[in-house]
Amino acid sequence: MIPIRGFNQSLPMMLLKAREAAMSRFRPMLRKHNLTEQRWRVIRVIYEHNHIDAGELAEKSFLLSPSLTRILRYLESEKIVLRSGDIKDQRRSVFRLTDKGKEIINKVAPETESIYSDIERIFGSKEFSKIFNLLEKFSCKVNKQ
Amino acid sequence: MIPIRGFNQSLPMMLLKAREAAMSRFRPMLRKHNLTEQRWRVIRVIYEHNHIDAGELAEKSFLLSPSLTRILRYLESEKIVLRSGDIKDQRRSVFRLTDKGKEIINKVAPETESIYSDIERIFGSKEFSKIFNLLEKFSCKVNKQ
DNA sequence: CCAGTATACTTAACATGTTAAGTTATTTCA
DNA sequence: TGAAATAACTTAACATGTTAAGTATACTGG
Repeated sequence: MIPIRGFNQSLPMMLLKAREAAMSRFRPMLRKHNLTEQRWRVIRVIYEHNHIDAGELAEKSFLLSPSLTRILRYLESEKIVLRSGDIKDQRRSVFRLTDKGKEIINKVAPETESIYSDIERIFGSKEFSKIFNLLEKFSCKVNKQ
Repeated sequence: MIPIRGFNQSLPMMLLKAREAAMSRFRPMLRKHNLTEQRWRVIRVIYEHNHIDAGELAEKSFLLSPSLTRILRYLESEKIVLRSGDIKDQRRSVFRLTDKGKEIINKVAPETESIYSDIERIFGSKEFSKIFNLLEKFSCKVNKQ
């Protein structure tokens, strides 16, 4: 009967729970706008960059390319983003927001900010920045390669 | 042109990255044993409890019941877990590990502990317990209801 | 005792996660 | 220059996440 580290002592589990605690506050709102967390990430990143190719988009939105392919297909079909080919490198696709995409930003961004503020207030902004810095260090150090 | 909180300042993103940094160290090992992260969570929880019903299993393994249903179907088909009905309440199913399931524990648990120790050493055990405590607080406070 | 409600799953449907393999366009370098 | 290696996706296949609806059993109040 091997003793196993209990789940309450597993850091990956704690990270999952913390993330779920936060995301459960965003999801219902996003859902009202027909957005998933991932779709919203993609829209945000395109907005921040104005135009961006799929590779960089995957990196910045922290999505694997097969997921991104599907999400972009959806966002294109809904005319939220526009795809155009890169002239210099025909392998690349470049994406930008349509007017509809920009409208979504205008509607959704304030709501996410408000929820974000709630979380910061509930947890305490001092603790908030502490956990933030620790998480950053953790990602840097623990990441392989 | 609304200014949006950058991704580098988004706590949910930081939590995701930190978790990914950790999990990328476990996944290749689990894969060699034909396990996913979630299958391993389920096996661990059943082991800890000896026998457990699906409801409690979902809670402890932090899986939604539709996912759990599918995972248990797989683990049953591989004869890693055994399902039996609860006599007092015919709605419930009770699960326990088979000998094959226990063998998996014996093989995999030491490997996960070793990876876990690596992470703790790389990050520093002092920082480790700090982040741990902060995450716990965060989950408690931010969780709705 | 029984109609109404609640509980414990299971199914369904769609979206994303994960790995491997495929396709087309660019680079590299012999 | 042209075959081989790379790069930038896309497809495929299977697993899980997420919400809503379905099914069977247990409970509860009148």
